[in-house]
Formats: sequence, structure tokens, C-alpha cells
Amino acid sequence: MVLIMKVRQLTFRLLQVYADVVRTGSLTATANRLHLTQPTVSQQLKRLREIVGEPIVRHEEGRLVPTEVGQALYHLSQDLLSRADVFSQYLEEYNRGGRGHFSIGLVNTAQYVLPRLLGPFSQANPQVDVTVEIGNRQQMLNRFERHEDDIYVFSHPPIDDDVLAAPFLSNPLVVVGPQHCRWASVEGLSMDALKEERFLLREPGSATRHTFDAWLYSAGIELRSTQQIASNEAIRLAVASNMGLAVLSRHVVADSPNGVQELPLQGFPLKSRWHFVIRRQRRLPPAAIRFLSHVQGSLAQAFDEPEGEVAVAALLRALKAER
Amino acid sequence: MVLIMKVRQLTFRLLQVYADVVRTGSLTATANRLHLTQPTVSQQLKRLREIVGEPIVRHEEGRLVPTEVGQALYHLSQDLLSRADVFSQYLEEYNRGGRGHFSIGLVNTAQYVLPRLLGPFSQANPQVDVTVEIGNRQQMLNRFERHEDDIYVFSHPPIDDDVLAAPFLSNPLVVVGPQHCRWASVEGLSMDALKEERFLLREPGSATRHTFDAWLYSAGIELRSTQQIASNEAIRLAVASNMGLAVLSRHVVADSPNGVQELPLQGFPLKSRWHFVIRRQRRLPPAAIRFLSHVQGSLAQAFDEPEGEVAVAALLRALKAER
DNA sequence: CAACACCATAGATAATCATCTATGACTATA
DNA sequence: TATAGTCATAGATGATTATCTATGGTGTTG
Repeated sequence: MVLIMKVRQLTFRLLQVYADVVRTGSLTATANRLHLTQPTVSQQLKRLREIVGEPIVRHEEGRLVPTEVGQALYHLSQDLLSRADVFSQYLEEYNRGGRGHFSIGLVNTAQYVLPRLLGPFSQANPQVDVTVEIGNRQQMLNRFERHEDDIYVFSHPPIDDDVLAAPFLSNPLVVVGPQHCRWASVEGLSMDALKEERFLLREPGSATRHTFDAWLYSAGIELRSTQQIASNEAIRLAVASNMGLAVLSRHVVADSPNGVQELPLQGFPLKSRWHFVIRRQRRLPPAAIRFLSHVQGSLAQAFDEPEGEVAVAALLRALKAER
Repeated sequence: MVLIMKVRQLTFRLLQVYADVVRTGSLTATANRLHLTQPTVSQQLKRLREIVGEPIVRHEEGRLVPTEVGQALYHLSQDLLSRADVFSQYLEEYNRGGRGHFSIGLVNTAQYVLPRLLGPFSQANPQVDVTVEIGNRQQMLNRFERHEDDIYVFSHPPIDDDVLAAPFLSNPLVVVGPQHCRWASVEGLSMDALKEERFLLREPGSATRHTFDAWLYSAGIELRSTQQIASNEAIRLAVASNMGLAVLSRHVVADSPNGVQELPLQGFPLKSRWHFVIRRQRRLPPAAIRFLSHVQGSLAQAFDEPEGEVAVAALLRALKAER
């Protein structure tokens, strides 16, 4: 029975050395090039020969030339080494964040603004693919609990020792009414005046609802009539159809204002900010880091949010320190 | 600066183990499958991780799943391992002689008959390629001196301690004349009768010439008129054109007898045999061995040369003993 | 044929590897 | 919340590797 090659003992080092020997045709030359001594190379060659189980070089006019098997082995070496090299380059690229994948979990409302950050990033980093998960606050909290995503965007970060949060973008909540709403032109409009209106609200799990509720509570106001609708978009359409007023992120309205308008209510817009939320303990893919850097760079110019830029910078520093 | 993978430390063994871990999703399972203990596998994985410089697996619902980098590494492993495997198969095939290369050096006359051996062999072993070198005796002797070929075919093997020779096929030398030659029908035709004829002869380096000269010498005959022509084919044509008689291998005539015929000269055909000639010390490629085996198998049936078969068998035995 | 270049082998050594057993930590499920 | 299963780590050991220096053999070339 013929012995087959002892693949398990094969190392890339041996192949490297061998490939060089074939190229130079000389052990001594290879020894010099690889900063080894000649006997070392000689021995490596011998070992490789034993692994293969067949002579791989022979002497010919003072040079070492590969035998037929040696030729095949040389090709194999080239092939394997270059493949390993490609992988190595991939690794490097991955580490630079120019390649790879990360996932980001968005609270519903944030989906109106995040594309403006993700778009240019993807443009600049076509090899990175991003998974965007979208859900209401509660759904995102669940994902967060289960460590499902690399980055989250919340307006109210969950409280947790493990959490790093950076408020990067303001998210003003405004009251909106239909296009020709009579309240639109009232000076010094106050909530008292609107108490009798019907309010179309997001479900209790949502951040927008939460913020508004808190404000109502602190202002000691109770609404007469409310209706719950789970989607910002549906709410906007309902408002446009005169079904009531609503509190929405200004971004939702700004995005496509057809049929609704912001009302100049005193005390509004409610201030609120989106936060990048990351678990301290989680090791972020380099691509995610790169995304955050990208965001940091564009916040001041494209979004006029210098504070956001500072916060994201701090977040990045914290991440760097964490590892 | 990002560290690149430490390729030189990479082993195929590590890749094997890793690939299995990815497949099973469990260290313990892999340990059992590969007849190792679980800590061993654990450590291998750790080492691989260090070589790559990046986490390659993570726990997920009690299973081990590759990280993104791990995925890429897994693909790499598969790829590299399967390539090594292909090479291993090649090796096996090479060792069986079903693949590879060998060269055979033929004395001119032998080219008329060797195709009948090589043809079926190549048919049966399409992956083997054979280099056939052809020359007259002297040229072949030179090649032999320089160890240029794996197998030689001579009618008179060079004398050398290093030589193994097996007479495998008879090579009868006959006298031929033109188609309607008056000698063709003479009973008991003797050389004496032909002394006055012009003989067309191969050059002195050739085996045919050598044999004929020796015969003439031992018979005490000297030819009146001779002419030297270097090619068997040219001689055959010259004979057909009534330029004289000639001594040729019967195979040359049998091959395409147009215009010439064998003369029934007493003492002819001269007996002579082709020999496979091999240097003891040379390590033959398995394909060459396989060729010899093939020849051995076909000599008895296709050529009615049982003695040749025996001789080749002995040659093969000697070669096997030699290594 | 003397000198030189080149390769092979021997002998030595520190490092690393491949393994094992034993044990501790974590996790999912009964 | 026990229990079983799974992974990680520690510690030990023999085998193998990667290297070196020194030396001897072989073949090439003035």
C-alpha cells in the first residue's frame, strides 16, 4: 500500500521555504534570503520530502531543480500560500473596518434620520454590509437584552452598568395638526387650549409616547380623548385626515410634510435626543467602529450637531479604552 | 498598526481541527471524532485564534458558531485542505504510475515497433505522458551516458555494471531486394551469389550495420560495392528503385512493404533482439514501471514473445529489488 | 589538481507542540 | 435549584521543531 502524504504535519513555513528554494535553485541562497542558515534549509527540505514521501528536488548541473512531484508541490505551495495571503489581506481590511458586517438596531422614529448617516457611509465603504433592525422601543429593548446587535439607537438609553451611550442627534418632538388646522395661527398656544382635542398616540412601549406622557404628567394635564396607533406613518396620515392631533418627531414631519403641520404650542418642541447605545462588554466589529467614526466626522458639518460630535468622540474613546 | 496573521505558524492540522469544530459546533464532538480529548481541541482552537489574531468562534445558544472572521477562516480551511487533498490524490496516482511522465530513448529501427507497445499503454493511461527520443545507436549511447532518459531500447545493450537489460522482442534482420528481383525465387540462395550486388547500408554507428558487418566478418565475406544511407526509410525507397540490396529489420519491411521484398538468403534472418536498458541506480518514475508491466503483459499475447515476457518480468523484479 | 561553492549530516539546545489528566466555571434543562 | 453537559484553564510530559555551529563530502572551475 502506498503511503499518502502526511498532510497533518504540513506547515506553511515549510511551503514558504520550499517555494523559495525552487525559485532560487539553491539552499544557500534561500538561507540568506530568509535569514536562516544553510543547514536549516537543508533540514526543512528533508522534512518536507518525508512528509510528501517522495523526492521533490534533484541536483542538475549544480542547481536544485524540482522533480516532477516537486513541480506539482511547488504549484501547490504557490497556490496555498497565495490563498493564505488573500485571507491575510482580508483580515487586515476587516481590522481597518473597511470590510465586514455590523448590525444596528433602531427605534422606529430613528429610521427617518439614520439613512442620512448610513447612506454616505455605505457609499464610502461598499464592502461593509450593515443590517438595520427596526422596532419600537420595547422590541429594541428585547434585542438589546439578548445582545443581538452591535449598536442601538434609543432616545432613552436603557440604564445598565454595561451601557455606553452617546447622545448624537436632537430629536425634537412637536405637536402636529392637519394642514388647515385652526390652531396653527394662534399666538401663545398652550396645551390647555388643546385638552379637548383628540390625540393620536403611539403605543405605550414607544419612546415618543413615553416622553409625551412624562411631559403631560409633569404638567398635570390629562387628555380627554386619545387613540392609539402603532405607526408614525399611520398617525401622520390620520392627522392629515382630520382625525386628531399628534405628537411626533419633527423628523417624521419634515421628511414628508404633506397634509400636516407643526403647531406652535408653548413648551414645544419637547427636547429629546437620539443616543448611540453600545454594550461596554461587547467587542464591536471594526466596521462598526468605522461607522461611528464616520458619523462623528459628519455630525458637525452635515447635521450641525457639534455636541453630538463631541459625544460620539467620547464614545469612541471609551470603546478604545475598553478593549 | 494592525498585526497580520502569523502564516508561518499555521498548520494543516490546526485547520483540520478547526474545520471540524465549525462543522460539529462542539469541541467535545470534535474531540471524539478526531480521537482527542476536549482540552486538546480547546487549546488548538486557542492557538489558531492567536495565529489569526482575532476571535474566530463565539458561543451562541450552547453551540460554537464562527464569527465573521471565523467564517472566512472556515472557507479558507476547506479550500486549502481540499487542495492539499487533491495533491495527495495526485501523489497516489503518481505512485501507482497512472499519472506522470517518463522518457524512453529508441534506437532508430525500434521506432517501427515500439508504437505498438506505447499506443495501447497510452490508451490505457491517458494521464501519463511519454517522451520518445529517437536516434541512431551512437546518439542513444550519448544520451545513455548523460542519464537523459528513463528507459532505452537497444539491440546491443551497452556494457556497464550499472546496466539492467531485458531482451524483449526479436528483431530479425533480413536482406531485401526490389519487387521483381531475380533472387527472390532462387532456392538455397547464398551470400556468395550476392557478392557482386551493390549493398545499401546504414552508417557504421547503427546497430543494423554493426550486426551485418559482424556477420560478414565471421563469414569471411567482403562486399564489392556498398553505399551508405542514414535512414531506413531512404534505404527502403532506394532498394525499391533498383539501386541495390539492403539489410533491414524485418519490421521495417513488414511495416510498409511497397516495392521491396525479403530475399530467402541462407543464414538469414540474422537473429537479434531489442533490449530494454535501464540504469540500476536510476530511480524510475512509477509511470515507467507501469509501462514495463504493461509491456510484460502484452508480449505473450500480442507479440508471441513468451521469452520476452520472462525477461521483462525479471527486469521488473530486479528494479523492485534495487530500490 | 587545488580552491571554492554548495549541500548533507551530526550534535546541541531552546522553544513549541500535542497530548493527557484534573479541575473549575458556566449554562441549560429537568 | 440540582444535574448533566460543555468549555476553559492549569499543570505535566514526551515528541517534534527550528535553529544554530561544526564538519565532511561532492562537484565545478580555474
